Amino acid sequence: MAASYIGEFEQMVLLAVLQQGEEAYAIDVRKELESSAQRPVSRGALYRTLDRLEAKGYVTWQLEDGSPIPERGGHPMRKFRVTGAGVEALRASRSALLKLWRGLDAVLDES
Amino acid sequence: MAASYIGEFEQMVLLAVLQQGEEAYAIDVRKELESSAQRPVSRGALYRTLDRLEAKGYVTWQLEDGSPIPERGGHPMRKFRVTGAGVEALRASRSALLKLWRGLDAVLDES
DNA sequence: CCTCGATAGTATACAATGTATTCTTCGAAA
DNA sequence: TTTCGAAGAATACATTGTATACTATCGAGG
Repeated sequence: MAASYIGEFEQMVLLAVLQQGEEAYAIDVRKELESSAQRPVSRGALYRTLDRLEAKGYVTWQLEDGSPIPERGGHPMRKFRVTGAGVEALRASRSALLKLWRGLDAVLDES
Repeated sequence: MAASYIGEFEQMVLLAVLQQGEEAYAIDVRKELESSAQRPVSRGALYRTLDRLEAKGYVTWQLEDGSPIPERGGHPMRKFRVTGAGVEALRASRSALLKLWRGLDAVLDES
């Protein structure tokens, strides 16, 4: 059964995919994460998480609709896309955080 | 060694403690969470998380500075307080989320 | 007194998530 | 054809999330 819970890293990965536009390559997602979250992200961690998000129905992917362009490596690249359910999950956790942050700006704003 | 990682639930618990003012009772934290995050929180889950936050140095607590007031139960109540490190951790994850949300309002705002 | 129920917290156990390291492949450069 | 780099998969284990069951103490009834 799909848990309704969404972890912190899963959340960030989903957001990073959205940031890339309609579709995103794992590598770009990784760059986005490292830049926004200021922490290293190993490829393994990222792919594991993407797989779990797929299992929950929060992302889908398809192979680069390749033409005869030679893929840049042994495996063809995958293009990820966030599903409606994924967006829904993001809305829910954002809503909760916004409520919890309310009134704490003085404490939480980085000066 | 203290992991620098802070989970989603830990984050919400910290915020809920702050919402109660200087000091918070576990029971009130629980109510705050259930109301803001729209999900049930068992006592076990909450105390477990508070203990872990304490181990990381993100919260401290002390017993109700009791006078002869009879505690309302078998155990005296604990008053929790978020430490400076805890606030710092919250700032970091908030900062990351704000960056990742940037530009996605159209998608994420609940209409 | 002694039992019962409610309350605050603890202990235990297990599921889900987070993360790094180690393979596999396959094209391209040497 | 050998080596190297890239994209991804597999494996393994640490950390978090969460529920259920257990303790201990106070007050009310009897």
